This record gives sequence, structure tokens and C-alpha cells, in this order.
Amino acid sequence: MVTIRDIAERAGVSVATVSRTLHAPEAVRPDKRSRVQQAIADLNYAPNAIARQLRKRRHETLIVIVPEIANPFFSGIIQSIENIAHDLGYRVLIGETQDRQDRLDHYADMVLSRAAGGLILLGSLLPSAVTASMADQRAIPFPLVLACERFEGLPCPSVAIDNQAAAALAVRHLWETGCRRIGTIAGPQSNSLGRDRLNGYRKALSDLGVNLECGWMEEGDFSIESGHAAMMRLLGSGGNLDGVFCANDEMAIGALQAIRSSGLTTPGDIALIGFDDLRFGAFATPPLTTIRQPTGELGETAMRMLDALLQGGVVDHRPVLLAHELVERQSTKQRVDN
Amino acid sequence: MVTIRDIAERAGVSVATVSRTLHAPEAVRPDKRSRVQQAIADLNYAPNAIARQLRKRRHETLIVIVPEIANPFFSGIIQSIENIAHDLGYRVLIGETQDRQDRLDHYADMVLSRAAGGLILLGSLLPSAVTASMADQRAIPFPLVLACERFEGLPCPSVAIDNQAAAALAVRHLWETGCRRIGTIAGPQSNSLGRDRLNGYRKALSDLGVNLECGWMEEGDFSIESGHAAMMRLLGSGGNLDGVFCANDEMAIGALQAIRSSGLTTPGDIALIGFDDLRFGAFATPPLTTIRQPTGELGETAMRMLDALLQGGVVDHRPVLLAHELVERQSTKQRVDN
DNA sequence: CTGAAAGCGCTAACAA
DNA sequence: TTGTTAGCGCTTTCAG
Repeated sequence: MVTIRDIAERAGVSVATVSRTLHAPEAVRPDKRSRVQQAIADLNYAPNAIARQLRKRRHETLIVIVPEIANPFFSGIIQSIENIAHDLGYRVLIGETQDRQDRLDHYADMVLSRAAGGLILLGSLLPSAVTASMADQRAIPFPLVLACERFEGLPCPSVAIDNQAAAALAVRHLWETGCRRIGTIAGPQSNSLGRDRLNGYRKALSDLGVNLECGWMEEGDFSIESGHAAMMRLLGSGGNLDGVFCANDEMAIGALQAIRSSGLTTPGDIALIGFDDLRFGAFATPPLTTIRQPTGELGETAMRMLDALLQGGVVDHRPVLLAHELVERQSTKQRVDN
Repeated sequence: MVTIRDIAERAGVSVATVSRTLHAPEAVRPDKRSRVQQAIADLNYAPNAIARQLRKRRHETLIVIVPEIANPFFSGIIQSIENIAHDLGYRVLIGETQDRQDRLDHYADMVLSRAAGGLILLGSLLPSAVTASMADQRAIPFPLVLACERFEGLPCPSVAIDNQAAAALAVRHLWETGCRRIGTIAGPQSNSLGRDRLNGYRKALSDLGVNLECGWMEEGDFSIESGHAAMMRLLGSGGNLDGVFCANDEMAIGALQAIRSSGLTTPGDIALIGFDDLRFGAFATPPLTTIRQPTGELGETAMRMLDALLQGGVVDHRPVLLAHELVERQSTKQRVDN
């Protein structure tokens, strides 16, 4: 391994001069500078980042944790995080937990042990170190920002949309376009996303003055397959639905298929609305009406919050809520304007 | 920041003893050991990974580079890489390049500067440092494994499927199920994947004795939207096709939509076959016939290759080719068995 | 079994 | 403008 010392020797200067030509070339006389540069090229030297970071305290590596990268919804968020991060001089690495605590902790350890500077958490799991600090009433042990999910009482910045309101909007849309027996395929109730969206469904129904009948609700795990299975159950349960709110687009795509394979049509027999606005939803048959989350803004806000945290600024711990939007396509009946 | 020194002081031992209780507890007398552990708990100490890595030379952090994580095809590969990596004691971080050289180089710098131990490359771009080393006839400057893409003459281990043969298989399937005027929506010709699959199409056609007529071929960029656009062009070009081979499933999904919106049916009027076997393809209307790549095996092989490299073993540089598989669904005409 | 001390490769005072 | 040097936090001989 070639070190700064080797360069210094070969160029006939001190290590300090080498370090300077690297970080403040204008502070080195041109002849020495070029000798150093020559030596660097000759020996193919690359400064050791580990050693550098041991001296300087600042970190340019950030970690974004997602439950699964396979979920296209996260991509938009991650992309905007990356764009901002890049501008701000950070490097972003993505860690996938597959909802396993050990994997999550493995990544959290990196920032606990200062191998990375901070964490943006997109999933519903919390690192053990964070849970522990909460239990002990201690501060969170490293720079942490939460996006998408909501955790009651966690003292750190977070950004999301109002999932409950968004779900209610979806249900209201179904109602306004003529559905009267509206069911739901809910997400897992183990995380706040699933719970909030189900609550929104319930709230909308009760605001509309309709009773939630039995056989109107099934739970999935956000996957296409589970959406398909849940729809089959809904179809078989005698709920006699004419509209279904799916807690995400993937389940809606599975539901679409289930409806079709049962000889029914969408939106004719059963209207469908999803959540997230995946690219694939727009190209489904029929194209899926959905709720769009502002993924770009979500990512950007999260990244700026983390940057503020890293800069040592005081950051507001009240959740920031961003606006959602209904995207009307053909899987719900069309509104007659006016 | 609490350091090993603080622990040593509080426990009334030397730093060496603290280090030992951390890494070889059995070599420390129980009373001291527990005093150290108590101090660690009291002060909430976490060893600094940066400092540790500066001393020890081994790296447990690996980077996997993908062009875009939004592409669901990569997820399967990444997941299996992660599973194996975890068993082997590595930590995997994912870097997304969005096909930009500067981002790629940014990640490559991490391993160049020993902030990470090695790289698995899933895209079609090569780090500048690698290109440079090839030009100079030098060895590749860090542990590198290539997956999915093919690079002529790069002296490093790689694993992929035989894309040309797989594409030819797809075209033959179209032919065997009755298509006689077979077009293609090719991938970008700037990368080997796109080229190999187009060559496979050409080869199959010529083996079948059919002439590639003009208006049979359009190029997309692997996105749904580009598939849609390419199919519209194909439809308008008078090629009068009854079957189309799409170089990936996303373009096939876009093409499906284009065909339907033109009032035609699949497979009745135009049969369609994709490539990659995305989850979304199985739930398209109609479900997409496709070529499946062994994503699990691809990832596992790549990861084992990198491990071998990291262990200092000599690794074969001849590309490893894995088997692909035709998955018949309803977007191609059904074969009459016997 | 334990402690002192020598670095790992680099940066940043400080002195020249 | 340059060189010398003292660490950054940790592991690991080497002597006790």
C-alpha cells in the first residue's frame, strides 16, 4: 500500500507538503507541487479515507435505510435524497433491512461507531439503540431523521404526508364517483402507515354516515400477491362491494387481477383506488387511480433535516406534513364535471 | 465523545484491558472484565469503527452499484447478495449511479481510498479508475466483480447469463407459437445487454430463415414509457407484425398498453414476450411471457467471487454463464402440446 | 493476566 | 512557503 510518506519521499518533500498539495494546492510552490503530483501519478496513490476521517471529524457518508429496495415507491424518495445529498457534499449509501431487526441494527452500528454520519429511516422499524435510548429517556444517540412513517414521541425530526387524511380523500373520491359499498384492502397493522390509512378509511366512512359492514375489510402485506389474495377473500365474503380502497398500488394491482379473473370488470363492477402512484399503476389495465405522495419533496425535506442536524443546528421535532394529491385515472368511475 | 480511554479510566484499568474485554473477554480476569463492562454501559460507549479499521486492515463493508434501484430486476440480485454477504460477515451498501459517471466514481473512490473493501458492479458503466488501469495495462486497482453486464477483456471475475442465446430462445418461442412476422423493441445499444439481446434476435431470425424487414425494429431505453413509444412506432411503420420480442419486461408492459390502446389485442393480434420476469409482468393484462434470469444465483455467485477476491484467492477471470429459462404465460399464443 | 508503548495514515498547529 | 510533530482512537506486540 502506498502512503503519503512514500509520496513525500519520492517527491523529496515532507508529508505536510503532500497533504497541502492535496487540499490547498495554491499554498505550495508550483515546482514542488508538480513534483508531488508526478509522484502521486507514478505511484498511483490514493489517500486513505479511513485515516483522514480519524483526524477530521466530519462525515460525508450518510445511510438511508429502507425495508426493501424492491418497492418502487421508495426509489423516488431515495433519488431526491441522493440529488440533494450530492449537492450538499454527502455520499449516500442505501441499506435494506427486509424488516429484520438485526440487519437494521447492523447499519445503525455504522453510525453508532462513526463509520457513517447519520441515518434517514424510511421503514417502520427502529434501531435497538434508538428504542433503548427512548426507554432510558436519553437523547437519540446519533443524527436521525424519519421519513414516511410516524413514531409517536420520538424526539427527532420527521417528514411524511397525512396518511389518514389521504386515505379519507381516496374513500371520498370513491363515494363521489358513485360507489356506495366501499371496502378496503388494508396494509399491515403493525406499522403506522397501515394503521393510519385504515383509520382514514374508517373515518371517511363514518363521516359519510355509512356503516362498515362485515366482509368489507381485508388485510394484506403491501405485496401484489397479498392484494390478489385479499381481493379474492373480499369477493367471496358477500360484502357485495362496488368500490375498494387499497392501501398501496401494489396490492391494487393484485386486486385488479383478482377482479378480472373473477369475470368482473373495473371500474364497472368494482372501482379501485390505490396509494403511492407507482409507475406500474399508470400502465395497469385499467390505469389506476391513486394518491400521489410528493416523493421528491419528501426526500429533499428529509435530507435537509439531516444536514441541519449534522451542522449542529437545532432542529424542530414536530413532524412536517407534506401535501398529497389525488390522481384520477380509469380504475374509478369518472366524475361528471358540474 | 467517549473513547476507550474514558472507559479505562473509569474502570481503573489500561486501555489494552478494555480492548481485550471487547475482543477476547476470556483473557481478562472476571472482576476487571465486569468493571469494564459496567463502565461501558454507564458511559454508553461504542468503539470507533474508523479508528479500528485504521489498525486492522480487513474490511467488512462492500458496495453494490446499480444504475437505478427503481428497476425491480436488480432487487432480486441485491437481495441474494445481501443474504450471502451477511452470512460471510460482510455489510452491504448499495450505491445508485443513475448512469452518471461522477456518481459511480464517487462510490469507486470509497474503495480506492479503503473506505470499503470491494465492489460489485451491476450496471454498464465502468469506474474511471478501472478504465484508466485498463488503458495503462495495469491491474484493476481494487477487488471488483461484474454481474449481468459483459465487458470484453476486463481482467476480473464476472457472472451473467447468455443474453444472446436467451433472446434467441424468446424469438424462437414466438415463432413456434405461430408468429411469422416478429419485431423487436431493443434496449439501448450503448450497453452490452441491449446489444446482446438484439444480436440474439437477429441471429434467431436468420437461423429461422426469415429476413428482418424494415419497420420491425425500434429502440427503447428499458423504461415503460419508451416501450410504449417504441410500440407505437412499430404499429405505425407498416411492419404488420404478429409478434414482438421486448428486451425487458418494463418495455413490454409499455408495449402492451400501446397495443391495447390501438384497439388490438395480445396475443390475438400481436404476441409479446419480455425479459427479466418482473413481478409486475406476471400481473399484467395479459400476464407476460418472459425470460427469467436466475437472480438469486447471479447474486450469490457474484458475492462469492468477491469474497474469494477479498480472501486473496486467485479467481478465474473467465465469465461464468448461468442458465436462463422461458416462462410461458398468456401474452404469447399457447403451444399445442403434441 | 496486565500495562506501556508503538504505530495505522493522515491533518493541522506551530515553528522555522 | 515549508517541515516537524503531536495526536485522532484503536489494536497489538512485548515485557513484566
